[in-house]
Amino acid sequence: MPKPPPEQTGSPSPKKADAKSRAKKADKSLDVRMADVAKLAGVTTMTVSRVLRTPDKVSRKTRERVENAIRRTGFVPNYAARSLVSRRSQIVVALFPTVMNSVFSGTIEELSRELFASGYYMLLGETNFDVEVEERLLSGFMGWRPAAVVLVGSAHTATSRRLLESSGAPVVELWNVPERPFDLSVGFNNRAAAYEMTHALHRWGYRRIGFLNLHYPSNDRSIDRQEGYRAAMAELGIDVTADMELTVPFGMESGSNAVRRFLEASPRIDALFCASDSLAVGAIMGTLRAGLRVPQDLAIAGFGNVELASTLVPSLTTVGVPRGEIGRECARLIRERLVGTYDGPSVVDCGFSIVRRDSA
Amino acid sequence: MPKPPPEQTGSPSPKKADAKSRAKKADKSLDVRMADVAKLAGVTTMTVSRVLRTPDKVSRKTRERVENAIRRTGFVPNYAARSLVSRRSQIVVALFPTVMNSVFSGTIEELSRELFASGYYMLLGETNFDVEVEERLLSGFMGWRPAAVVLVGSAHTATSRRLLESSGAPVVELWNVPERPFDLSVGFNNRAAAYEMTHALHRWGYRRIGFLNLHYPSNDRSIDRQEGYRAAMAELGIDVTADMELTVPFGMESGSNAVRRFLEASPRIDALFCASDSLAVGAIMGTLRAGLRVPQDLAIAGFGNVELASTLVPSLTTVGVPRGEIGRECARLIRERLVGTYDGPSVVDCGFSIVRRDSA
DNA sequence: CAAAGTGATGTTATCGCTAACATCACAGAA
DNA sequence: TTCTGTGATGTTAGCGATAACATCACTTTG
Repeated sequence: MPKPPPEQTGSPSPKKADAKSRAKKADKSLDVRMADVAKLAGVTTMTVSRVLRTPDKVSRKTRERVENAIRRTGFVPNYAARSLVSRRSQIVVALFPTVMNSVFSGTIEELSRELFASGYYMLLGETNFDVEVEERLLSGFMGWRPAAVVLVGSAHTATSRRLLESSGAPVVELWNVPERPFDLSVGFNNRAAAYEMTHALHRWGYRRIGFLNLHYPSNDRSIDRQEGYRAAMAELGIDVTADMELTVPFGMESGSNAVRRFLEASPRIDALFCASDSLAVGAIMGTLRAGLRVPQDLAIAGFGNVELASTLVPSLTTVGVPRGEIGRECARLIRERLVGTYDGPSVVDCGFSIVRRDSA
Repeated sequence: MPKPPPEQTGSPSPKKADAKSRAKKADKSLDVRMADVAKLAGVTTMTVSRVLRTPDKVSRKTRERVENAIRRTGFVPNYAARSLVSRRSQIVVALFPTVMNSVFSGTIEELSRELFASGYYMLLGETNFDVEVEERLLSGFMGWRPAAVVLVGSAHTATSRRLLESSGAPVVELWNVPERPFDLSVGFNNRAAAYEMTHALHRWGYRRIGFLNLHYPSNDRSIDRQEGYRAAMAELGIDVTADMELTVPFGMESGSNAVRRFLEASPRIDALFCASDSLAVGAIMGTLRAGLRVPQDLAIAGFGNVELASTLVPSLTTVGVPRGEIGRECARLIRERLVGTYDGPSVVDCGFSIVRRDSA
């Protein structure tokens, strides 16, 4: 839990930047209170509060007077006060591994849009694929007494779990479909997706299919994907030798470097299935840079279906993941759970698709 | 301003999802209050508060007792209450055009990391390059009485400006270096960057240099870039004919489509400078797909230096933008301004660089 | 026509914390 | 010794909103 920001030392000597641009500080500040609006409209704060939250409980005439007063004063209700007294904040905490990946940012975008439209605000944190960081963020963010918490994956520290439990807020785990979810879950079956893609590659004529995986200690998704790959290979009766699997860090450059190792091996693999599109794009580029052709010399498949996948030359064969839908579904679950009407299953499977393009 | 979320109807009939996974709701909830900690430690809440915020004002012995009590109870202070009474929240509002672009997400990542480390929490919103959306988000977010507001660009509606003024919070505009900033600003000179890149292309031997711009009504950055391009071309004595400039929506596919128009024209341009890396990557792919070579048949330059730029084959010549640094500087300015020690200029220019690679 | 219901508004008491001031014990100075 | 300063802790009074209940003027109903 981070320390609170330091005290604001009201330094008496005028600062350069102060003099220059903070003249505005002089005027009203955003401190119109509900009481001011109420006085202007000739009612009590309770009536103003009702106009804002349950307008149909206020008579038309009064409502209009109050709305006018709100407009004239530029009043914006203080959410801190609202959260405090109502004992539930409008904040949803969302912790993602990274925002620098359009796979996640697509979900983030939809999620934040939907939440905002429903009157919630999203506090975003980045875990860097590290459950320890997740715990640290969580213990800070819980100070807002969030209305709900959104996480990616099912791997969390014991402390995180305790915090989540004790908060009583709905918790949505994204991006996979766990057997025994912590609370709610929205995602797709990573194992099945990898299994299907492996089979598809085989169907398209590839035999020595390699697998390039992401290495992160607490990433259950990549473990699932590896399992799916291995299961399919076993079923197909193809031996997965040591030089057919590799585990590397995240990023395109990482994929580009990794593919060289596969290209040098012999007998060479004829297809490489990468656990993320970033790796796959890197792998394609690495292959081209080595003077080889994709897919003729090496076929490559990815996972995620990022925007680039369809634009790239050669375009990328990949697993399509419903990232926008995951965000929207997540927002819907939260909304419904919070108003108490949610009655569906705790795990929502949004499915996936095999998108065949030029690279395999 | 969005309506607050609807009331929580305490439905008495047990729900499916409830029974299944909300048993935990039964236990404590996160409602250890400071008073509980205080009682356990045998002090008043004031002492607990001091241990949390100004530990050196508490004797060692007491402090240890209190810290123990905090640990044992799992107490997490309620930030809503804290904000309310201290009249300044630990929330920083940040509105970005989109998170789906690694140019911005790099800044977002650094910004949120730095802010969290300093005890602030970042509320993220997406404006979609639209000042009206920005205004709507802003008027909602101001309810948190943010400690600071971060925006991209200098174009804002009158209502937004009024809101910002009246909040009294520091406002940081990112991504350009305005003549007359609203308050603070961190970025680089878009006009100069485009100017330099145009000159660089000329220096590298290209003559008929086209310009592919982003079209968004309220995007001052793209206007600056266009000006820089035109100024350089004028200086170089090269006529910019109508078929050398194009303005298109955001995205790779958009760039890929746009480049076809340039390729069909005759006489053809020999270089295309794109106002964003997304457009440039799209343009490269479009060119390759048309069976032409980059840079032999058409050289292409971008703007942003995203991760992909260096991995791509051919790698992308582009304007390097210090996105991480912008985020860090922004956090620093906010921090220093809030503790009252900031004394620097209101505009911080982080510079840019011309990154030459294979595409031009 | 009295009793009970209904809709619109007001009153009161917090929510959990912290600012500002008050208190108290004890140290060193006069 | 008495005074005063200093450091550690406590007391009091809200911050700005809302929940829960109270009130009051009108209907409606038997």
